[in-house]
Amino acid sequence: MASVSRAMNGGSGVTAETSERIHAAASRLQYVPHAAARMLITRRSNTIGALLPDLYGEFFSELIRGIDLAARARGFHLLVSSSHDGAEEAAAAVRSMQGRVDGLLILSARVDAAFLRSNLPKSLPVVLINSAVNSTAHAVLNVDNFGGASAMVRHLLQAGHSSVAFIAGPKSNFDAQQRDQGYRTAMAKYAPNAPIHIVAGDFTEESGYRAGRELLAQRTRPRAVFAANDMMAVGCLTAFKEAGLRVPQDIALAGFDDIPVARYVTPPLTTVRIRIVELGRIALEHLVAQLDKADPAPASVQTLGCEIVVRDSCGAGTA
Amino acid sequence: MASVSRAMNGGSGVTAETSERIHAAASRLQYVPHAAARMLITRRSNTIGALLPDLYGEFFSELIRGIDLAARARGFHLLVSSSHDGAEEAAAAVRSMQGRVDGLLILSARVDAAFLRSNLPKSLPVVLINSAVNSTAHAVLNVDNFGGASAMVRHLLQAGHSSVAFIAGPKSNFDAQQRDQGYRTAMAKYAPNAPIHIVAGDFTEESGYRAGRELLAQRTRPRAVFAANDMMAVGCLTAFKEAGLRVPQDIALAGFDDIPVARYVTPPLTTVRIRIVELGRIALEHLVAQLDKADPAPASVQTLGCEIVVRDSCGAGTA
DNA sequence: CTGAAAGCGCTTACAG
DNA sequence: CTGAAAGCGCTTACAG
Repeated sequence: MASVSRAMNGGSGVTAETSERIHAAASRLQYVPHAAARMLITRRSNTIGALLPDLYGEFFSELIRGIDLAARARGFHLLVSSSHDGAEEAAAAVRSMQGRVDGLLILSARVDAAFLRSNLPKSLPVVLINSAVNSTAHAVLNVDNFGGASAMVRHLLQAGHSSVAFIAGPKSNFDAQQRDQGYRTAMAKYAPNAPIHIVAGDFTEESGYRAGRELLAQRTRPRAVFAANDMMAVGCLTAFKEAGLRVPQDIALAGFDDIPVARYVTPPLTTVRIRIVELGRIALEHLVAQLDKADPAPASVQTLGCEIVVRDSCGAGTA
Repeated sequence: MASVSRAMNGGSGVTAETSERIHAAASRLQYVPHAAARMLITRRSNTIGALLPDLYGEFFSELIRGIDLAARARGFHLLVSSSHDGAEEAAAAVRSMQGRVDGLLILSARVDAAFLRSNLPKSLPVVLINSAVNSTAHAVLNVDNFGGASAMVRHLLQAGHSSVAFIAGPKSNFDAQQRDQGYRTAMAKYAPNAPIHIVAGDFTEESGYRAGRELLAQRTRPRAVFAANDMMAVGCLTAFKEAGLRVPQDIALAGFDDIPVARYVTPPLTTVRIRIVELGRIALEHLVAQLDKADPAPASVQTLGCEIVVRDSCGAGTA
């Protein structure tokens, strides 16, 4: 009967007494309205989908935690979908989420403007995280990779390290590209006479190790090394230690992300902190804001700032 | 029309040609069957719910990754719900998942037999992970905490460390209790004359640090320390280093879990490895197996084995 | 305030 | 093989 529905959904249009009786009966019978039927009629699932490239590693773990906390606070369920090897797999995931979610949070290198156009119904609100997509149709939330990287280079230079080498991330990765730009720009600005010195990497610890060995094999060794993420810095550190170098006395080292492990290596790693939990929270709140208003969301681009965390690995050790 | 439904769902009872036409039209129109309507009529959501205490830390991150990979492989969506401060919050989460999921994976200290009885409809398949619940009504998947802990104690003793102290986990935690039992039992068996030496901890790094300091302040210092998880071992290691002790020369140290950070500390940590991804995968597959058969699942208890990983921190360094 | 009725978009016997 | 019809369990105008 209709009154049951009214009572269960806040009770406007029902006597307080009726509402009470209904709630009493409901809890006695452990009655819970059938979610699917409600979704069908209201066209709302109260569920947010999160599309991630992988769940592996501390970055994603923290991100999803931030999303989850914010979703719970706002009464939304969280449907996760990760581990997409390729674009078709991501497309299938997006398709299969249709009708199950009210909006989508997407963090994926596979997802570009064309992907969105052909796989997303115009009506589904989306927030892209760390995306190069510059569409006017979608909200984008980025990390200030450029600013964080240049600030770190500047810090290293001002700490007295006259030359700074950079271990780059994957060429196709948007974050990696921006960090690379930050390095180049800051070098040009603050150490115009020092060489741009870049070795390749792919964000894995293993590639950081190889990069470290490569740096040591070259004729001129830099005074400081800035890895485009912490995992590569950790790998590089291993290479330096194996070679008998002391960090930071012989060579300084810095990373990017401030994942938990950065604090545990010896020496603890100077790095650029991303407030990952907050990144997730803000992304979710942007998305929820879109759901509440009917008009098509004004495509906004927000950038979350980073901060430098100074630890022992760069020789200016405070923390 | 009915043929559309038949074609979209595998095509039995439709001409190949009809089916083809329908699929062509569907993909041209980007048609996707409405999930809610299908859920309503089929009583299947093809979604698994995962109830976790938190998403924080490497253990949960790996666990959820294992669940996700297995769910994807079997065509299930994954709805996560975590960060429950108390039993009521967990109860609300379970209730709100009703009708949205076909089954539930639960890892939570708050969830005991009474909780399950009053919050779960008998018809909802459940697999409990690392749970003390010994109900005959639910499948349980545990880690061999007892076996892993006793094996580690035995290893330390046989490596020549005549006395082994234990840093315990939270008293109310099931895993912690079993690891404690493993320590006591192995000590009684392999070193009947050595004292049982236990200091309190709560699985946090901070508590491990405090436990380390406490151990050093006592009159007799053990030859080896076994922490009930890796994070406490990491904290304890910090305390030892601060006190100028060399690990493993002055004192050996071991942990439990083999979270990634265990490899990154100096010296790398000897520990008991749980294959966390596999734990998640197996749990999901148990659950899916229950969904497929109509009869109420035979309550099974499966235990996943652990293995010892020897690294430098215990002085028998191989890896 | 309350209940009868329609309808959300599917799937599945049922009849043709 | 194919389509018309009923029904899954809700919510929401609509009438009383």
